[in-house]
Amino acid sequence: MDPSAALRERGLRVTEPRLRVFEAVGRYPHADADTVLTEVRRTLPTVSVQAVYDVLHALTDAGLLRRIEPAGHPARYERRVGDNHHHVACRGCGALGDVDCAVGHAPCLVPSSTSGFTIETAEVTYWGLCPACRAAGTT
Amino acid sequence: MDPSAALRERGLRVTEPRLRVFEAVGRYPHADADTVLTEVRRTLPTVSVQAVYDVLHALTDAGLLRRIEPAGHPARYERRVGDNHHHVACRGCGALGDVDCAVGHAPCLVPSSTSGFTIETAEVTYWGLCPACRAAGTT
DNA sequence: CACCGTTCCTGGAATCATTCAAGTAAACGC
DNA sequence: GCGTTTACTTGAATGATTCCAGGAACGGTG
Repeated sequence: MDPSAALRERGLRVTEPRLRVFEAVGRYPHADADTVLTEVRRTLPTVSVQAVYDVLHALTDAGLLRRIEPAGHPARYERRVGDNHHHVACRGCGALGDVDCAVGHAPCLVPSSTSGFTIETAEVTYWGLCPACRAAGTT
Repeated sequence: MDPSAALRERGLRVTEPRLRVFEAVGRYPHADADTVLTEVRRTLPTVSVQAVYDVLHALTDAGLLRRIEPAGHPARYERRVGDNHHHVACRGCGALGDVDCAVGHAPCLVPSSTSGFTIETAEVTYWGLCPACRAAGTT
């Protein structure tokens, strides 16, 4: 999908920073704001911190990016949207991996009592160790 | 369970701040650090911010409290530990509710591919609206 | 029950990710 | 091209949490 077209499609103006941010997240899946900033500045050294945060929000609101916030770590962004997949987070280094949900509507995702809340989405985060941290013995 | 005994049991010294913090979390389930601080200061006006954070960490490490970090909100603490229950978070106000897991080991909680990660726990967060926010029309 | 090492608490400052504010600049439709 | 709208820039602020150094309390021991 053409990034420019994707932006226009959602009524977003096509700007250099937006294209670069979108592309950077594509190249670095699960990148945090700082990684995106650094990456974008490689080819567009003048972008401001706020521009990046701004763009990330705009793209997230437009449904082009998905925001992930693992407890205790800065927010990450990914381009894989629209499918029902979840994440594994490493207790050691915070690395993130994708996990496809084997069963779309597992029993556990239809809670028994909801305390009166209207439920819209279920979000699953698995916690464990990535191969690198396991090898390093980070128990 | 006697709080003092619980503390001693885990090799923690019994101090006034610890008892008050523990008790405050019991009275305000899903309280954040600030709420605990305010509440403890009602009866112990001199406690410092750091003492509260310190105690919350110590109790969490000792397994007496569980720390919950809903995306976009300060960390919360609860005394209900050891059982496999999850949470509903309100998109509007951030209120939290408990959700018992209908099926302890649902298929969805045993992911198909794990990107090489060793998985230890699965954490489920439901997002929706609490009764109050629904009534207020916070769409 | 006084002693002492360990553990804890206090006050103040620092950190990190993120956001706010105000002005300037660039994108799109005509 | 021209104006309106939206986006970006610079600079500073915010909020949750943590670091640091010194002083105080706990509680096992003699």
